[in-house]
Amino acid sequence: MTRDAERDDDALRQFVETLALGLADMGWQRMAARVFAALMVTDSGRMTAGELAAMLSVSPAAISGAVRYLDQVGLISKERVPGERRDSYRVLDDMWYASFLKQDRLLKLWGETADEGIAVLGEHTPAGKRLAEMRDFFQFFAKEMPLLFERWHARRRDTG
Amino acid sequence: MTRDAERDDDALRQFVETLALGLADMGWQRMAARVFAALMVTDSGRMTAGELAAMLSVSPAAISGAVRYLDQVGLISKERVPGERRDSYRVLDDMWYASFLKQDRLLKLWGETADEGIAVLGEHTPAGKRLAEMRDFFQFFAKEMPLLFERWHARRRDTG
DNA sequence: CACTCATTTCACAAACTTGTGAAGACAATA
DNA sequence: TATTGTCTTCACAAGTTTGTGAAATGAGTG
Repeated sequence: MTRDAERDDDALRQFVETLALGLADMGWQRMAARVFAALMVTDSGRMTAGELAAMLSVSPAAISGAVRYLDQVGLISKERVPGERRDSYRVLDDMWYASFLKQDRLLKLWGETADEGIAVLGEHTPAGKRLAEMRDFFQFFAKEMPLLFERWHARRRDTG
Repeated sequence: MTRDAERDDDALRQFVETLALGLADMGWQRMAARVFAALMVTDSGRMTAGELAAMLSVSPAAISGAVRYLDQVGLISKERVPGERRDSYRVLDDMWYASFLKQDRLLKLWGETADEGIAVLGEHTPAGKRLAEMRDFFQFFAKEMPLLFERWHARRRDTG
């Protein structure tokens, strides 16, 4: 019994690291990725900073930085139960939505960068045209991504 | 005349750095980003390793690593004109396609990671269900991305 | 208003990345 | 096969990121 529980616990921690590694490869800060992964595999979807520090074997200071970042980008929320001294952190249901809104903003930024380049190169040069194509590409995706996300939401309403 | 040419040259180099910085923020290796940006703003779309090293003021060794990476991920191709000792590197026209195929592969990988987690947590636990939703999200996008890209291609055929 | 527990901030240390120089490998000519 | 120009590899140094410990801050309770 104890053996099984321990084995499960190990498997769980290992999966947290796997998931976090994947997120880190996507460009997330490592600690933020580990915290997010830890919250994802919790049934309640909530943990205190202390619990997170214990689960991940890191100092409270490291947790502090990670949760601030995750909160800023809208992937988790900070909550304090009245009459508790400790903050809880919770994974948000619409976390993917937040992450895609962010991408949308980035795509727009790329369009602007391309425009800068076109101004320097001249829009009728081959290089200028190449950048114009890049700009169009990003604009296209900036427009389509939110629509795509809408469809995902709609589908989830129907299925789940 | 010389003044203007110099000024343009400066503006160009500065834009190369701007573009590279953006790519680096997206998670590209810094040197790879600079090389790619340099090729993007060239009318011919082609440069030799030596030219790249000179333009970016870095050692040939740095170029070597960067072009190998860019070649691997399919964003540039290496070419050698017969009777030349130098390799040329060229930005590919379908580079965005390559980059999106790569993303597609990544999305599938995410689905598999989620499945691992579901196996550990059990699919009927709240955490298991949360991961299942993550998997569905990635699967949905893995399926839709190529279709979206098709539409981009079609649009480009019509417009350009 | 003092006490206690939890979180945050800051300076520093450890670990990792990234580019360099120098030596080696490769390919085209003669 | 020797020569020359180009590219690659490798060990190392510089720079950056990342997490820690200790002190400071903030919030709830008597």
